[in-house]
Amino acid sequence: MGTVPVGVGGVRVTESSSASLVVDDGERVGKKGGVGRGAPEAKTAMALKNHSEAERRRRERINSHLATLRTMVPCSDKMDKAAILAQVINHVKELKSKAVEISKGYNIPSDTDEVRVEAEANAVNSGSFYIRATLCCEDRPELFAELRQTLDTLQLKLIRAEISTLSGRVKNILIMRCDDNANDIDRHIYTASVHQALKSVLDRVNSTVDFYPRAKRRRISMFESSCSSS
Amino acid sequence: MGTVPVGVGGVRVTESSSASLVVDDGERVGKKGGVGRGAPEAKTAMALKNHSEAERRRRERINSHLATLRTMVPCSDKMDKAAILAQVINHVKELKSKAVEISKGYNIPSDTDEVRVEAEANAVNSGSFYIRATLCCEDRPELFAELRQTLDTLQLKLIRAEISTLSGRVKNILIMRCDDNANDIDRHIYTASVHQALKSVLDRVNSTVDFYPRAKRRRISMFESSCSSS
DNA sequence: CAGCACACGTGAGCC
DNA sequence: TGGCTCACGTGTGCT
Repeated sequence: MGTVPVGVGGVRVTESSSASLVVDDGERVGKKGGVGRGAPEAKTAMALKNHSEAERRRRERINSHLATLRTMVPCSDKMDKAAILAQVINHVKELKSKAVEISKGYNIPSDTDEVRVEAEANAVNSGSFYIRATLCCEDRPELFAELRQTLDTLQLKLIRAEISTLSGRVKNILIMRCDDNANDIDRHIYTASVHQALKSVLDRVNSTVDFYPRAKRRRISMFESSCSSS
Repeated sequence: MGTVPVGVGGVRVTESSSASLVVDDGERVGKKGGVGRGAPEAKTAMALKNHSEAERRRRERINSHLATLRTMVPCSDKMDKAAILAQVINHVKELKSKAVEISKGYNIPSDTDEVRVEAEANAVNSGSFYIRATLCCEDRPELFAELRQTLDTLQLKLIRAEISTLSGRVKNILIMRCDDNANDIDRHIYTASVHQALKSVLDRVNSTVDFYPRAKRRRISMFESSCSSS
């Protein structure tokens, strides 16, 4: 047969506007019964078949992903599609909130880049003072060496470093001492240049990180659900 | 053919294969114009209309959840449905692996209940020995008091407790001393009774936890993706 | 049979 | 043009 077995398929009319019911410009109606010029019919029939098969594959892709999600999310046996998706949404939210909760109190690298430099409040009032710097970015093996080198050229002595990594991200917290004779203004200038230096380190990381598989310049935070479209 | 440009609303005619185009066994064709035995036609028409509207609502539910997911997952603008779902799957996996990664080294309460009791290996070879007990379950305000009371009746002295909570779950790690004169057999018996006592505490928690909103006796682990069907 | 959920084939529109 | 996605209305089966 031409097309599908078409159960009840026949003509369907949804009530509505008006007219148009009878239009049929004659040629399209051919179907298999008609003779007409044989070629085009077979073609459109094939096209239609391809179409429905493609659509079928598409549906299978979507449904297989849905099936996967069903297994990943709190046991949802016999839930309809919408319920599964709702459950997935809640699950993702819960995972995120757990992540942020765990991170409280620990210095866990976040998913957003961060450069922070601050002069320590309790700096001794002598020729030297302390700076606390934070750099959070994609992890790279040579990053810490590069960081030390950068700080060396700024004549900063690394006192203590707290480094944590998570899923390819790294967060460095660096306590450093500057031994220059420095008045208040110098300290601000110093702080600013340290900030700038770290920012350029970050930029270098972000310009080369594309060579690595997990390259995602802009990633969504575990904590935020912002989605900058544009 | 009939299918005028008509956006969505208007008359829709699905070309049928053979037959049915012209068949119309009279009664079925009625439309609104027909008189005949008016009732059944209008009824099925209404049913059909309801059906398609319900289906539309269903689609809207699913699609709105999909839209929500799109905003929660790493920026997926202009991805098709299947791609969004695939992305969600990866995102959930990543969140889970991050969670398990973070938890390494810390005593974070897991999503599965746990009772563990062990005699400390480095127990002094005297009349007293140490027991390390772990209880992980849903959190309840009075849990710790109840725990202490339970241990008191077992004549266990609490030496140290490490308690961590996360998203309504709690994990207690208790180091306790038993001052009874005890040979090896007594220790095993003791350990077993402590285990049993803690299990009954857990059972009590699980039997009353339903009064609390976040009651979920069986929850899927952040770490495991097992889904016991049945 | 109403109500619901799903799979299907198809028309429209977009590269 | 053909391949693709999406929304739609509908057939079907389950409760």
